[in-house]
Amino acid sequence: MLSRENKKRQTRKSLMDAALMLVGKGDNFSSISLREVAKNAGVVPTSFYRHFTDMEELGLNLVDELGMLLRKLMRASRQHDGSFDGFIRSSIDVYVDFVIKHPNHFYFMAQSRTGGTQALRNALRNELKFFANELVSDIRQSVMLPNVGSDDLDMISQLIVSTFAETTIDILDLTESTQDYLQEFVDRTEKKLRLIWLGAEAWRSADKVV
Amino acid sequence: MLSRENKKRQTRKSLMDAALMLVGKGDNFSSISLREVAKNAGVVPTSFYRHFTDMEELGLNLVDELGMLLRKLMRASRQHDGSFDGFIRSSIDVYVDFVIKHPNHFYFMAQSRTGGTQALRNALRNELKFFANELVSDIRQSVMLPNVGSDDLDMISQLIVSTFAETTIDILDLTESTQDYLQEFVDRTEKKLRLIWLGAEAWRSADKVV
DNA sequence: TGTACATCAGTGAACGCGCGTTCACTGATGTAC
DNA sequence: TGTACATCAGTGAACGCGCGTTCACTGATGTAC
Repeated sequence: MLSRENKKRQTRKSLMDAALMLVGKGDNFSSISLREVAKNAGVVPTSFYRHFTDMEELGLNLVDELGMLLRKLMRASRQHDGSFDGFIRSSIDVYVDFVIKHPNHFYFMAQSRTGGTQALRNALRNELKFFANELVSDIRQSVMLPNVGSDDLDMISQLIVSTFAETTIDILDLTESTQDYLQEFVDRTEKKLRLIWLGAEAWRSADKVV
Repeated sequence: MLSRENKKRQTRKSLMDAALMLVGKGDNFSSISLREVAKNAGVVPTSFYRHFTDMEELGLNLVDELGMLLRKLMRASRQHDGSFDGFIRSSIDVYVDFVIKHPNHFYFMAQSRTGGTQALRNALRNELKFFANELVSDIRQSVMLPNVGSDDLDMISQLIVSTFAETTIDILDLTESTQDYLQEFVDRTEKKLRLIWLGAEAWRSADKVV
């Protein structure tokens, strides 16, 4: 027998999973109804209110869940061989694997980052900002780019993170296609990141601050 | 007196404008109702069907309209001073001006590119691909990057275009904020593009094809 | 130019449906003694 | 351990509302002669 508290947590999870499932099915989060979510969670619509005040609050909780996934992703990305080329290649592979393994969360991220409510957009922006900051300290620790100032390192990390973020919807769409264009796409993304890295190595800021 | 045909075209425009207005107001295109669009266009809901079979078809027509805007944008971007630094700076300024001048179209682009139906996403992908191809021939004509092969020039143009596309929702959100973080953001975007350009100049493909 | 008819963009009533939200409720789980 | 009461996650009926879509219509514009 589950405790009351555990059962509640479980229902809450079912509601969030139901919403994600509908997003993965092709619906836009912003047009998913509370009733549909409740139905797919196997619960009566009024139960929804025991867990969230409305769909936006559920969405913000999905952002938190996504944040935890991104932290796991970060940890996985760090297991590379030290060279930057190896870093790039393995980062992309890890990212693609992650997106494919959690398609619903990443559909949600891709669509809500530009199409969610103001609050959702901001929450997702913060997650990606956090991610970029982690990347900054990774690069610092690796002693790569020793001549780049803090502000510029921020800028470079943001560029890298947003280049990854950009690929998300393409990865998901390519996964659904029958043909295997995905490998081609991954190779091209690798080139883009190598090019950015070349730029970063050549970079000298006008107003350098270390 | 307007001809019947002209009146029809005008109503059609009203419907598309009403949808865009609702998008600009903060609604997601995917959750806007046909009835709301008709109401805002000053027309009875059933009239909608004289022009579009459903909201998706209206959306696809908005993509076409956006495509025309992007072509105007491209023409405007070409009026630069020849140096690449000048090109970058003026491109960004022109882009920002354009987004601010047509916020509703660009909200629509930003949100539907990742959150629209499959058909809408594909239509928008094609518009951006076209844009990137135009950029390729601009770079070719300018005789910049003479050592970069065709495939790689495609890749570089895509990277540049998607870096612009990424900025869209931020430009729009920053425009709505009272404080002026926009200039800061534009400066940072300029740096990102200069860095990409440095990378492009340093780029040597493993499998170069000219 | 005038008349008679055809076209068709826009109308308005009607439909069944799913929506978000309210409310009083039930009955299993938790707590106090 | 057993009993009596409190808590509260989930229920089910009900509400008014906006939805997409159908249908027969109207009346101004267009066309043929």
